[in-house]
Amino acid sequence: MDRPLKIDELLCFSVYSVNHAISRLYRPLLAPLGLTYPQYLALVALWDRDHRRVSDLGAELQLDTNTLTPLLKRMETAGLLTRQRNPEDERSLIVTLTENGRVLEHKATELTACVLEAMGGDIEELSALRDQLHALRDKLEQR
Amino acid sequence: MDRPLKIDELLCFSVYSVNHAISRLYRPLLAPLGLTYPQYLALVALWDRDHRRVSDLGAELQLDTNTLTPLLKRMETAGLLTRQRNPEDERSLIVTLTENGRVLEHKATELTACVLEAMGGDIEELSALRDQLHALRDKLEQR
DNA sequence: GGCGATTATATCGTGTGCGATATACTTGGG
DNA sequence: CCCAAGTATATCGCACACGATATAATCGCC
Repeated sequence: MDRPLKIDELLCFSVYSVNHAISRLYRPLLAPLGLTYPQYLALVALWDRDHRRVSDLGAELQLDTNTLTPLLKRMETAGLLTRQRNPEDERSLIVTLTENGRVLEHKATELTACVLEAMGGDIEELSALRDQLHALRDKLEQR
Repeated sequence: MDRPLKIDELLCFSVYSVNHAISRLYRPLLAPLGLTYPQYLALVALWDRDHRRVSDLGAELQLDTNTLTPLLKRMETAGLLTRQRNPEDERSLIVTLTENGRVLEHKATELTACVLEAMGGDIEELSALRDQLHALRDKLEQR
């Protein structure tokens, strides 16, 4: 079967499309908190573990400094975190959440519930989907 | 279980992350054709059906004119398509592929094979994943 | 037939992503 | 101890996304 694929048959488009749909779902929920969707993802990572280098965060989020530096600067300006050079190695920059940044975690829990509901609420099914996507990501990265 | 979620437990992050991984996979494959990843997706849609309005294309790609207009202008400049006002309704703009734009379809078939291989090559599995993502997108859109 | 409402596309501003390059700091070999 | 190689972050330019707004054409109601 070598006929050309229609766009809805491409897995890559369904991922692309769902990603935008999710982003559009989060946008109005995050707006009251003054956050963009990528900023929210960075916060989730920092809530779990902060006081670490930009490159550590970048490895987790799969983003390089050309994306992270301006994003983190905006979050610093918004008072969510601080950026300080590591005294032991002045090349690296340590990102630490402020009280303001930490407090948002509580507000975000209700947000998670809202998103879960929008996705259909079947946790088993959504977890399975997540695991398949992780497996795919690993396959794509190991190249 | 109300403990805060880690980033790798969020379905939204796995979608976000796979989307970027796919984009990074396509980038070097599309570069020789002079295409970006979103431009490629627009082309796939146009190969299936061109000579149609911008808003039609936008409905399929889930993109509004604020994204599509500049994207299509770049593709017009690259000689892949033409943009002409509809004589029957001068508000609407008809997008038509040029010979150049149409020819790329052949080159893209080998690209699809390459992507399929990078994703593990199990068509059944990948199709199932695609269908789950479509179902999720529909759920998110119907809100 | 004229004019307000609607529709289709365009423009503007902001915030990502990312390749390419620059800058600042550290390390290691002589 | 010095300097070349390596490392961490920053900057620049371009191409998306998208909310908000603008512009141009058509429709519909009187």
